[in-house]
Amino acid sequence: MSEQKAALATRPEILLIEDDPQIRKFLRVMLMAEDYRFYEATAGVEGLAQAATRNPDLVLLDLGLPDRDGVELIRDIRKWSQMPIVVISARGLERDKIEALDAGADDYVTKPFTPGEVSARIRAALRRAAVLDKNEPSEIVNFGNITMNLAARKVSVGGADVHLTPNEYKLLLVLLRHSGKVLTQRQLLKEVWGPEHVEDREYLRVFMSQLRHKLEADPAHPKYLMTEPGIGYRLLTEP
Amino acid sequence: MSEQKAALATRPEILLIEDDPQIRKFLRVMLMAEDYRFYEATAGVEGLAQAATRNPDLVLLDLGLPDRDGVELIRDIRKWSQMPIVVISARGLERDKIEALDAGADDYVTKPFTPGEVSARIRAALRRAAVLDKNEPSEIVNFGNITMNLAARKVSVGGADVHLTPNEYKLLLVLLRHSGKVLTQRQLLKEVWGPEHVEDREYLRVFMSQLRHKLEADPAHPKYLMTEPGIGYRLLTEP
DNA sequence: CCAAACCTTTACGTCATCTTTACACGATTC
DNA sequence: GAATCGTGTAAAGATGACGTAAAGGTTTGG
Repeated sequence: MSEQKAALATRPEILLIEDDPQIRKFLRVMLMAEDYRFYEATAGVEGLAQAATRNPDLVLLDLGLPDRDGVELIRDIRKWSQMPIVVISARGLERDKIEALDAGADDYVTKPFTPGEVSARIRAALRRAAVLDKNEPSEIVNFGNITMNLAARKVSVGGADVHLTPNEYKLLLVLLRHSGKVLTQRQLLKEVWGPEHVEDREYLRVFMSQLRHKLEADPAHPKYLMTEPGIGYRLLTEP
Repeated sequence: MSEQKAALATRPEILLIEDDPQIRKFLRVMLMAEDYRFYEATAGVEGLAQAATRNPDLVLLDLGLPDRDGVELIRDIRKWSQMPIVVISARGLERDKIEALDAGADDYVTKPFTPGEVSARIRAALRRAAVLDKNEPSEIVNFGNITMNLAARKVSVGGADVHLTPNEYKLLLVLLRHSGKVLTQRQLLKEVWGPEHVEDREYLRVFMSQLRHKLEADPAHPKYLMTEPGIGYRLLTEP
């Protein structure tokens, strides 16, 4: 996919954004041991500039920067790039973690951490990015008696065409792209309605209900569109 | 991998922090017999300095130091490193054990102990650390006939899907992330229910019971979800 | 400019999960 | 052995989440 370099074929390039000299040194040793190419930034603005100009394969970002909010920086990068961002943070608070991940970070490591742990996360993020770049979703998907023609944007149940509204279709598509996986309500809301509506959980209730009535034989006892109470929803494409 | 030494491939390096000359000698003999490389510190400050500069594979720490800050020392190390810390304690009081484990110790041995016992704990801790460093947070974990698919947030026993409620899953996940290690009740409560519920130990009883009934073949005689009376719980992923 | 389609919002019955309590049991202490 | 403590289990009650229908609002297209 486009600007992404062949992250795993050659030596991946990593941008390290970290202000604390000691931790920077620690991470530098780790990156060298793993044979990555990398360059460093010690502040947010500099980091953003480097990310934009040098287009690294991955960004390793410490949230506790002095000059600007790390989460803000993630959002800035996400405006124009999907490059993997692995976050390092002193604080392990759930709130911070969720904020960073919602902003678009790929993974989150809290101090204290081992070099092995950080490098494992980096490898995993690079691998995911490489897979994403290769995978094109197939044009026609079947599950049960439901057929989705992605190219034509058409859905049918047992051969009969079913009309889905734009948001209904979008929601189903997001679920399909991650079929089998639980998607949190926030993830779904962000994908379908945009980041400004991640709190509006009623939307999901209403639209999941509508989808079930259009797709499921017995909407009250769904076979495909499953609820994960307290978490979110998942699409089962095989019994 | 990284600066972490290949703890099991070569001879692991151990830092021994112990003030009592007699016990020091005893442990020294044990370490030599087991063919570890090691160096010694006789006080807390010295121990911390050595841990920082020489980066051992494991710290063997006597809590009864003269500067009397063993637990404090554990906390200091944990600020920047996950290196395994095995604690030796003269007093077998539960309070002391819990305090040390809460501070981040990996295991504890109480006097009187045999050389075999101590070296077994050391071996176990080193093995866990090696596994942690190698394993990228893998998406699928197996132990016994239990399978956890972390990406999909799915658990199955002997191939059959098992439904876990949000808190049940969270609890199991925390145990898994530290599998083999004793986790104190406070640690578990803090991770799953938040810091404001570290005293509500009934939650753990109820939820551990529920988990066992869903995962164990014989809930009354668990093979994986083990109780550590007076301390907490631990998840065994290997017999 | 109207009508249709769609989205947003509200209300309410139902259900899953969490919380709390009570009690049985084994281990430990006195 | 009696009393105490920590634990395991079941079950009741409280809480909050979910599913659904239906009533405005807004956008779109003719």
